[in-house]
Amino acid sequence: MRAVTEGQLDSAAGRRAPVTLTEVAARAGVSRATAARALGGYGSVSDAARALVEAAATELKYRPNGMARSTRTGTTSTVGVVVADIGNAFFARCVRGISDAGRARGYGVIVVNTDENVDAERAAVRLLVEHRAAGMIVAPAARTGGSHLAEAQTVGIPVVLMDRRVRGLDTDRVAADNRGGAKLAMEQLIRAGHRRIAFVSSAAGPHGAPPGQHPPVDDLVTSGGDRVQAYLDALSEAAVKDPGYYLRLCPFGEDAAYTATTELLALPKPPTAVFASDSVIALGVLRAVHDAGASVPEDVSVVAGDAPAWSPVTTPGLSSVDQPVYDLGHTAMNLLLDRLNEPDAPWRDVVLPTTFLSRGSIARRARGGRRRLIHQEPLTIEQSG
Amino acid sequence: MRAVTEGQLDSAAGRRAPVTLTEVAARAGVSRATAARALGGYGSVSDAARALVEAAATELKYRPNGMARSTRTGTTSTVGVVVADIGNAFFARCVRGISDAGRARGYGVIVVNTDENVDAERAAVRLLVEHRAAGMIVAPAARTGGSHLAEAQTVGIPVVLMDRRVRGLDTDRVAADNRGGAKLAMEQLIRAGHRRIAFVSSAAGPHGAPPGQHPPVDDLVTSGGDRVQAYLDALSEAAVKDPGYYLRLCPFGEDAAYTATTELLALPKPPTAVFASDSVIALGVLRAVHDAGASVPEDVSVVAGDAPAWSPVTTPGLSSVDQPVYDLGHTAMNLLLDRLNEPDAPWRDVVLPTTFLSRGSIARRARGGRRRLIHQEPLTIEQSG
DNA sequence: TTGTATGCGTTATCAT
DNA sequence: ATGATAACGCATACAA
Repeated sequence: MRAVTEGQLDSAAGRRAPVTLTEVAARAGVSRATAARALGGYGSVSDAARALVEAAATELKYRPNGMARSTRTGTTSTVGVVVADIGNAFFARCVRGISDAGRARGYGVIVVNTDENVDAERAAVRLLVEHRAAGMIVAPAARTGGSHLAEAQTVGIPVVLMDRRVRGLDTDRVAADNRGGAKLAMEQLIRAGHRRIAFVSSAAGPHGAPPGQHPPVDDLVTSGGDRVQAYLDALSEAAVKDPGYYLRLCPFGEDAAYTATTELLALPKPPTAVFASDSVIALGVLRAVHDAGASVPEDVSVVAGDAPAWSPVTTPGLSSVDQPVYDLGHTAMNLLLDRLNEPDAPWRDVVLPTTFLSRGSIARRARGGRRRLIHQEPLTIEQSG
Repeated sequence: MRAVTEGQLDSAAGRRAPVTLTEVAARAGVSRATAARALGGYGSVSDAARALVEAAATELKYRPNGMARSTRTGTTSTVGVVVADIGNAFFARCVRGISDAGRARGYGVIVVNTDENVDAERAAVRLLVEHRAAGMIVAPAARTGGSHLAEAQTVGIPVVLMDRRVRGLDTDRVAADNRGGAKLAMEQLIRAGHRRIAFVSSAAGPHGAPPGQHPPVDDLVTSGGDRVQAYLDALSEAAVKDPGYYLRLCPFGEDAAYTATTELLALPKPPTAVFASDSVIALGVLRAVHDAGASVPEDVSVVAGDAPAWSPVTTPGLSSVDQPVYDLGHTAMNLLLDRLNEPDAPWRDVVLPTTFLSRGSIARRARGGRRRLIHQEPLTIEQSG
């Protein structure tokens, strides 16, 4: 049991095959069964035998083969996480919540990207099924066509939907109150006198939708669709004619949002406010506004449907709907692990409240066309449902 | 082969046990061996038999059991990724690069968080060893004490270090040219007349280091340590006396950076510029500057050692060292997979170039104490070695 | 308490 | 080309 030399770690020792339970048993002079019991902590083992086995195990640096164990038990203690883009701060933070909740209960996380592509999602689910993941948490890429998810469930791998919904699929689910949050944001804008309010979202899939057309809101990825719905409802309620006029559903990514916003600002009657569906969109919107030589909020007010970490450091601060992103993941994992314990419990649909963080990016819009800043105070908070 | 009803997916079908190869063979009326050959694409199988087997497989929705396969083959096609915080945009983007590179070559990714905690890292590595991961990519939490990593290598699981280094450990490695990037940033500041330049970093571990003391730079997590080194070197070269005076090594997280910056600004002779080691730090720095009633860059210039996605939307834009973050992960995965193919190839140490993105957050500092803005132009780029 | 023996689902070898 | 059979490492029912 010599200490590892600090100067040079013992990686020159060469590759040796992993130690197996059989070797440990042999070293300890007991049978495999006894060794297994001693290390697995089940059945009954004499203290003497246990000591021998444990000594042998540590001495040989025994590491149980999780794969072999899983073959035998039929399941693993890893859960799959299927998201559109782990590089996106939103999902990254979700995954952190998932990971933390999982670790606390002894589960690891295997992450798969779909890039908002349903085929990739199918492949991801297949991969996870083949891995015999204990369950999976999915932010589905599409509102429909969830047969692969249903299939996973039928082979005993429970699915929890996160942030989004799939039509006709019975699962546990967790999402933020996107509709309520968007409603709060719209109320702020309308109360501040805005009527020409644009909405930029990438919820429409990689190809976007032609501007000016009423899109099939019900088919949008849920989190985005809910926000769009709240947006349209709010406009209708404010008696705005042609509520879809300033709605832009563009492909995913910051650049598409940039383009859409640039076009919006070039309109004969440009919007006086822009609602960015999420923070990636917001980045594109803000860049576009800036590059168009306009400023926030004097020329155009901006709100975001998700509060990025950087919302305090823009000038002015970005007013946004704050979702409990970490909790989204945390809750998803807990829903999943609960389901593993009680496979037949009724489905649960958890909606986490959102808050509206009012910073400086909304200007009051006077009827006569003059504009005045509101919210000089650093931060106000309102909470949804 | 009925189509799944759109209205209600077939999850009410109940849980059935996963189909095994044996069942497929039986259904096809052949032996397990033949079925295995047909599905596995090896050996020789008659076209007739292959057709039968494939039909049976699709009909029964056969999904090979990856665990069983792994016990047999001794390895998996998943690689472990060990990072401090998957919720951090930097690591999230790394992981995206890793994931993409892996998928292209048929490998999945299992992510484990360490929270910058070495014990958690040890546990993570143990987990991955037990899972018989094909390899692992690690952004180590500490500069020393990498025996667990050496151990993984000796049981045949290659390790690739990403972004950081571990003393005395032979591995493949990839990192950005942090020293070169930091040097560029310092040159900008010094050329602009700054001498009282602070450096805020969380590289010192969870407890931070007392301010004003020369810390053991060599023990810092490498990426941070390299930047500190470049910082100190640049100050010395500019003949600044007591180069460590404005160096702050604080605990991890935005809040600690906020506190450290607040204290710096309250100094009798506050710094005229602050170098934020990474973008989380930068967030804290910018908030602190703002809350102190100061403005960037008139009162204090700010640069960051890593260019966040939001660097264009602060006012002014945040000048920062741009690292090829995605490529860091992409390269790490490719190094790992290459190593799997050629276990005895010489170690590779890849250093990716960094660039300096000069936006508006640096002000020229006249000798007499007057200040003038530079860089009215939107963006200039310089590249490191 | 301990050991023997068998099974998990796959891969792979060996005759046939 | 195919089938019988062993092996992977671990878990466990059953016998001792």
